[in-house]
Amino acid sequence: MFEERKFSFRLEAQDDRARAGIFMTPHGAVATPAFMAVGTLATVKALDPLELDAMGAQMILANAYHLHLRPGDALIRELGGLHSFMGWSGPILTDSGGFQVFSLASLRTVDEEGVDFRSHIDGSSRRFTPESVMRIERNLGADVIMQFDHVIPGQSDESTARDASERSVRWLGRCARELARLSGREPGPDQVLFPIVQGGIHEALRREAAHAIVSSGEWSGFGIGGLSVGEAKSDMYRILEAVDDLLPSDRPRYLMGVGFPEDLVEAVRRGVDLFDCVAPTRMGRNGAAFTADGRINIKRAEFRTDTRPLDEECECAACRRFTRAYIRHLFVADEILGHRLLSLHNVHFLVRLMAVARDKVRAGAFGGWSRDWLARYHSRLTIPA
RNA sequence: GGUGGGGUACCCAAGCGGCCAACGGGAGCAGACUGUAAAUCUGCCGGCUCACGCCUUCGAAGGUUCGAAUCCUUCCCCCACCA
Repeated sequence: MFEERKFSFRLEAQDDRARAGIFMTPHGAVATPAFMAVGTLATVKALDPLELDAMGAQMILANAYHLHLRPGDALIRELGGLHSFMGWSGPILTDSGGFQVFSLASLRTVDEEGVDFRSHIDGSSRRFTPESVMRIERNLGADVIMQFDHVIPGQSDESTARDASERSVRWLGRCARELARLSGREPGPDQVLFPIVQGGIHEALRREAAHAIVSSGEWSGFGIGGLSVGEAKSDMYRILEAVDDLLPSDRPRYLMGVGFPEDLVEAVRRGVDLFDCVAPTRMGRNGAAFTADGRINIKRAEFRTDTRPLDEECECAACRRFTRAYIRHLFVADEILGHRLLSLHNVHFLVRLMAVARDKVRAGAFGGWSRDWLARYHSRLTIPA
C-alpha cells in the first residue's frame, strides 16, 4: 500500500514490558525508546538543529495544522520539503492537527465529514478533512505522518469517547485511502501513516479501537492518543497497560504528547517506544529545569548564588559551562540565552533519559533502575519557603 | 527674592472629604505548564492573623470635621519659569 520497505522496526530487547528496538526510516534509524523534540512550526523553539543533533536527538515532530496556516504546506513542498526547509536531515514526524481540534475547541466544529476551523492567526474559515490533512502532510514530506484524529478531553464520558474513537477509526480509513491515491498518482516522499488509538480512559473502547485498527491494515507503527489531556495519571498508566497487550509487539508504539520525565519512565515500563512533548521547551522557556532530583524553577531566589550546574550529573552544553546563578540571572533579566539554555538542557535530559532506558532494557536491568530513578526524581521535597 | 507645579507603599503613578490599606504598572516572592494560539498564565505583594478582624500609613506638625491621602495654617524638600 505504501513504500513500506523503507520502514521497519526491530525489537532488540525486552525487559518485562519495557522494550528496546530500532525504528528504520528513510532519513535514518531511531533507537527506541526515544523522545522526539517538538518543532511545531518547523523549529524546535529556541534550538538549532545542530544542537539537537549534537545532543543525540534522533527524530523531531512538526505540525500540519500550524504549517498549513503559516507558511503554507504548498510553499514548503515547493522549497523541497520540511527536511531541507528547516535544516534537519534526520527523521521527522508530522502531527495531523487532531490535537488542535481539541486545544482550539472554541474555534471549531466537528462533524463526520471533517472539522470547520477558524484560523487562530487571522480568524479565516478553514475546513479540515482526513483527505485534506493527508494532502497537507504529504506536501510537508515528513517520514511519519499521523492520521487525522478526533481528540477529546481526558475525563470525557464513555459516550463522548466512543464517538470520537469510532470517528477516528473511520477517518483512519479515509486517510489511508487518500494517501494511497496520492502516492499512486504522483511520485512523492517516502512516508508512512501511523494510526492513532483513541478511546479515552475507557479500556473497552481502547480495546475496540485497537482491534479495529490492527485488523484494518498493515501499519508500521501506532500512535496512542488522547492521553495526558486532563485525565488522572493513574488512568493514563492503566490505559497504557491495556493498550500494550492490544498492539502488535513488532511495531513501535508512540505515546503522543507525553511528557514529563516521570511519565516517560512510567510509560516505557508499560511498553511504549516513542514520545513527544512540548514540556522540555515550553517549560524551559518558562524557567523550569528537569534534574535527576526533580523539577526546579530556576527563577527562585535560592539559586541566586548557586554555582552548581542545573543538574550535577548532566553533560549537556548548558550544564558543562553555566551555573544556576548565571542562568537564573538570564531569566530574571529576560535574556533569550536563558530560554535557549533551559530548552537545550531539558530536551537533552529527556533524550538522555531514553538513551539510558534503552541501555537498561538491553541489560535486563530496566525494572530496578526505573524504580530507583522514579524514587529519586520524586524525592525532592526541598521547598524552601 | 517672585510666580506656578509637586512631595502617595521598594520604584513609577492614580486618587483630591466617607465606597481607601489606598486604581494601574514595574520590581520582588511563589506556583502552573504533557501530539505548543504559551519567551505564557495564575496567585501573593504595609504589619499581625488560617480567617473575621485589629494596628500603622499618603513630606512634617498643628487645625477644621461625626469622618481627612483628600480642606485650612505653618514649616521642610523637589521641579519649571521670571529676577
